[in-house]
Amino acid sequence: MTDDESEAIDAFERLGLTSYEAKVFIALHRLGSGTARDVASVTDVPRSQVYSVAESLEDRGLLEVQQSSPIRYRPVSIDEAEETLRNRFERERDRAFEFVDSVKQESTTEETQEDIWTVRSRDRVDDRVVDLLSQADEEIVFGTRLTELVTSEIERTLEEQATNGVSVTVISRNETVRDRLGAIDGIVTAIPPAHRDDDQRSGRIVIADEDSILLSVVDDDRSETAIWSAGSLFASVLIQLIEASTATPESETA
Amino acid sequence: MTDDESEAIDAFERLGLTSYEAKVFIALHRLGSGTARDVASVTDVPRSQVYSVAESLEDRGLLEVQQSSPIRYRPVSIDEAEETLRNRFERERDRAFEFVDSVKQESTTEETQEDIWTVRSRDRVDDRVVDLLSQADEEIVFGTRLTELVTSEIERTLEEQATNGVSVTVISRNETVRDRLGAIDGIVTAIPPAHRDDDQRSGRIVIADEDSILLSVVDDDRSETAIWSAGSLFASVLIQLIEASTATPESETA
DNA sequence: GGCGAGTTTGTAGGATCGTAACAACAGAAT
DNA sequence: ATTCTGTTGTTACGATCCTACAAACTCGCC
Repeated sequence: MTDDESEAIDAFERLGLTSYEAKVFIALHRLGSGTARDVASVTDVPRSQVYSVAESLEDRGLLEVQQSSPIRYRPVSIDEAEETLRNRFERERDRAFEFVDSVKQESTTEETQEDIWTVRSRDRVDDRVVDLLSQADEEIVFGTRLTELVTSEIERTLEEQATNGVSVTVISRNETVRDRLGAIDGIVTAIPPAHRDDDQRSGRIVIADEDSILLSVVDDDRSETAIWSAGSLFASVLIQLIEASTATPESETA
Repeated sequence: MTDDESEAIDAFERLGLTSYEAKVFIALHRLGSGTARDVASVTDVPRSQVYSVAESLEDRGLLEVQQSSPIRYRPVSIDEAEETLRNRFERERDRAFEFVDSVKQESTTEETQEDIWTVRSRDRVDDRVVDLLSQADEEIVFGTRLTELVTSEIERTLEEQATNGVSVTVISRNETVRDRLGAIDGIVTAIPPAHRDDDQRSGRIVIADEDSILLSVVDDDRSETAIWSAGSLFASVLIQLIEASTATPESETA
């Protein structure tokens, strides 16, 4: 069995099929159509098992049965199978979230709790960044060394907020980042002061208004972890600390 | 636990979560946020299990962790959770079907085999009906007693084919069906001859050209089962038999 | 020590995997 | 017609894996 095939089988399993079901379904697409014997001969699924597996695939709407002797099986088209699975997914998702929605705490309770949350993985940090940027009313500071951490959705959100009159500052040691975001109307760019500890593992920094912040680090293996806090005193203090340390030497009193 | 909640949990399980994961996720939405103790107190998940379950939910991107003592958990918003699950679903689906597509037999090989296939459940019969109708080049006969078996997609396909110059005849004992489809330009309607055995369990009949046919029956519990055959001699013969028996008495020679 | 938080280990039950035995049947050989 | 042989479809059963569930254990703190 090829690697590709194993991966496909794993994917089917994550979609809710058993490995036998995945194997039989794939085999029938290879064959066009076939009997239990045919299927067993090109897979490691025992022939005696093919019948019941095919039956459950029929229940899922992924294959059709020819009532003859021997019984022949025929997979539905790929398009039809994809649609069947999508319908099933959407039905389950709606059912699940409808209930969650009905019991959910309207907990947007003025995030005044002193909470710092952790987010792992790039995609989720991306989401959280966009979230925080969108919530800003007055001021945004966005910084990163790495071009790949400026997604198009982040760029779009920055542009939108700049248009809405929010003061947007982009700080980066990376010229590409500055050029790309500086080109947007209403965005001011800056270079971080040299005296700052320029840790090679720093990822992004997001400051939204005076009380929301996100900081992320990028690990050796390119994975990203972020901490964030919104509407908290803690965030305010952190922001003041950071802004003080990044202030230009001229404006410092000490 | 309410019935609604059980259903929601089942739905989450079909989406790939374990029941503990579903319960913890729902509980956190009820609470807004909370510690392992909080979660355990409103569910039947043992407190000692909450930690590992929450960890796996974090891996799935469904909640965030506050590193403090005690650890606090916070679910991501419903929208974000839905999107996360959808992305996961689409990724798995694409991965699975990409491979199937690469190995599939281009087996639309002149469907000259003498095959009769079985399809169970209304939705899948709907799909197959549209399939057959779309394949017709010259002639379509579509019949059903039941208005609910004329989906809008079927109606659209009939209209499209009529516009393309395919001869479309709709046969029904039901006036609503005749009126609805007869209103479409190019569609001829007819009433089945009274002498035909009008089985109360008949569902639909589809004839596409001279060699493709689908027949379905509706069971007592409203479930539908169809047999179909495309491009086969068998289908041709069956069609001739049916057309002979439905011919008007005047044209019969016997 | 006493308590709560968090981790780890162990066990029971269920579903899937994989093997095997069996009856029913069809065709070929006798 | 009878026997033999191979195939089909069904059923049963042990092995394996994962989840659900429980309990013991560690650690920090009062």
